Amino acid sequence: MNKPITIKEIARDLGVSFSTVSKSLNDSSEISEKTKKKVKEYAALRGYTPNQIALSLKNSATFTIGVIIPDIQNAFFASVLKNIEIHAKSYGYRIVTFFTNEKLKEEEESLKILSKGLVDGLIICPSEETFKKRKFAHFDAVKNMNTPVLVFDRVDENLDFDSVSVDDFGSIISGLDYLYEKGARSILFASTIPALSVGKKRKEAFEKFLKDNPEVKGTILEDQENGVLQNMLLEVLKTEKIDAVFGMDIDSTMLASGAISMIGKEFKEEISLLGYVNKQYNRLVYPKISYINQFPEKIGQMAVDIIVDKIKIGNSKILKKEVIETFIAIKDTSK
Amino acid sequence: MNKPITIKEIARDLGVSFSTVSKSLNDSSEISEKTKKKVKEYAALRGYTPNQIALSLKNSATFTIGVIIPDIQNAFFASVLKNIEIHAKSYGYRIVTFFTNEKLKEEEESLKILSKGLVDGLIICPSEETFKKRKFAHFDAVKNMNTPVLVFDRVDENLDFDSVSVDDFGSIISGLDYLYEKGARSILFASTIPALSVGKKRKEAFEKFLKDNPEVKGTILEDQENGVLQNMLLEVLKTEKIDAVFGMDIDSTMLASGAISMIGKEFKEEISLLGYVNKQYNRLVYPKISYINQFPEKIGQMAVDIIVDKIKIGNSKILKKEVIETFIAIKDTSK
DNA sequence: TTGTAGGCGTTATCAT
DNA sequence: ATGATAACGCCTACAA
Repeated sequence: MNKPITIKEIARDLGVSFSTVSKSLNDSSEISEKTKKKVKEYAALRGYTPNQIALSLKNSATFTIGVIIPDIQNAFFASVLKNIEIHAKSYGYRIVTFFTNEKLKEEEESLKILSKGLVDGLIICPSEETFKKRKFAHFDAVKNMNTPVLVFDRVDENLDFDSVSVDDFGSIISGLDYLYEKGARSILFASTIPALSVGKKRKEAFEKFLKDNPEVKGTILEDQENGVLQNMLLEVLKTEKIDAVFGMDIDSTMLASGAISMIGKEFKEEISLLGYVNKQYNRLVYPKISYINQFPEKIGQMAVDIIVDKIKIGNSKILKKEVIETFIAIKDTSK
Repeated sequence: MNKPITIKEIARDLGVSFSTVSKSLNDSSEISEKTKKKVKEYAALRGYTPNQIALSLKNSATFTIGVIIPDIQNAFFASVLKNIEIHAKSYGYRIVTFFTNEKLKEEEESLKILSKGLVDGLIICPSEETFKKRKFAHFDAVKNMNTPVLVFDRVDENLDFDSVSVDDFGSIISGLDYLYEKGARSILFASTIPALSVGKKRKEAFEKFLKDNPEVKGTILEDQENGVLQNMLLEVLKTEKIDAVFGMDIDSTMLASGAISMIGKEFKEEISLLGYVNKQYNRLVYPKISYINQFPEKIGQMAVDIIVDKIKIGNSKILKKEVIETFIAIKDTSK
């Protein structure tokens, strides 16, 4: 029931003015060593800690970064968030987190709440629905504030903020090259994210590849309902000759993995599987899947670096658009 | 670059006092409709929103709940966190999140930061290291504050806070009964969490079951290094006759799943696998695993309910120790 | 119906 | 070497 002790109370208890207390605690040279010691000891005794809210008001700096992500159950976002937290911490920042569950409305709500002076900067990955409906008006409010904003992964020309993303086009091509080299001439493209800008970009890359390599037969399976996609996969895998499956996201890749198991084909021997899983999942799954590493660690780190930089320097008009060029297909290490 | 507008500025621009503005915006009956309308319109035009930090200071209520969890990459915690966020939101609360990565030191740091008036309540799952070293002193500081604290999942008698946990003992027995009924007489117990209180409790339950059912042969494999555990599993599965594997946590269960696949045994036919995975993982994995549902949704919801209750009522001395009794082993639905 | 003053906890500036 | 005062943005008695 003890309310946290304040400077005022310390001052009262010690019979000094509260400015003396404040100065003592901040090691001001104006105060005698004796008084300082007395104040500090009593403060320690009573477990005094400065009230951060009062400090935030005084300094108009909250040392808090707002993070808005679609879904924490998605391993990619979990990894990014983890690394955002780690790096924010290292800069002395905290994070307040909102999950939109891929819903526009929840994104609007979150943005509204966070634009009330609660945070010094904002890191966002917009929801699927935002892209489907192409509604970006709710970003306007935050745009003409001096709070820096950074968008990661799902970038879009309508969102003129700082951004960190991966080179989707390039990594798809590189993945396809990898499959091609392994002999694949009939490739199945599986996606549960056709609505997202990244999903579209990846599909474009696939189509480009097919155009450049007419000897390759491509099949595209897209669906937002995971349950349906697996049946579609099973159907195609049973009826057509498929050399390789390329999953465009964690879900489609894992579903493809399951489908291949179900029809009893051998991984690597009969069908190659490449996809966007991550270490975390792959570590626990058998057989291991070759995958495109999106470097969520790097994304989280860069996002924080940029935001903290802008917070300290002041939000400039010059936008940083970082694209993580690096991508690799790590080969199957199992067996 | 526009700093957010304040009540003062609105008052100045409109030529009224700032209390008039404040009252108008709060729909006070003291103010004439005409003035109210004028003020509201101008405030809307300028995009005024009350500064939450100032409000927090004024009301000494932050509408923020601090959450400290070991690891967001763990699907169980991800699910709990998600549901904490959902429910907190429904009560008008935000969450500020810290990840300890199972480290005592990070837990201490997080606790220290959050005890500076930043949050109205605290939801914590202590780290593995905290239990290993049995250091709980850092909780003292927070104990004699009036900030309500709740511990979930990893409860301990040294932590006398509100708590939400599952009936570990009961669910293990129930899981073993399930395996027994399916004919298992040689059961392998796999765990990567021997240091945690839950891990110990689960092992106790297993040993109790073996004592009560002497006809069952039990083998215990424990290790904190996942890589090592899988080799241990492979070794035992190859050399001994095992009817069923019971994984004590996500990692050991997934590793067991992989190991069974590797040695080419048939799930369900030759070996039953039961474990602590969750829907999220299981949805994407083949073959599907029977699992103990810990109801992370329920844990998250109850934790928030209790904390918000305590925040509103005032932190009472009476502790709520909720144990989620319900548990089910959902049967393999694949094929 | 409107304006003034005080206070939430802190620090910084200015006296004493 | 100390103490008083103002300010951060807001709300709310109380006064006018």
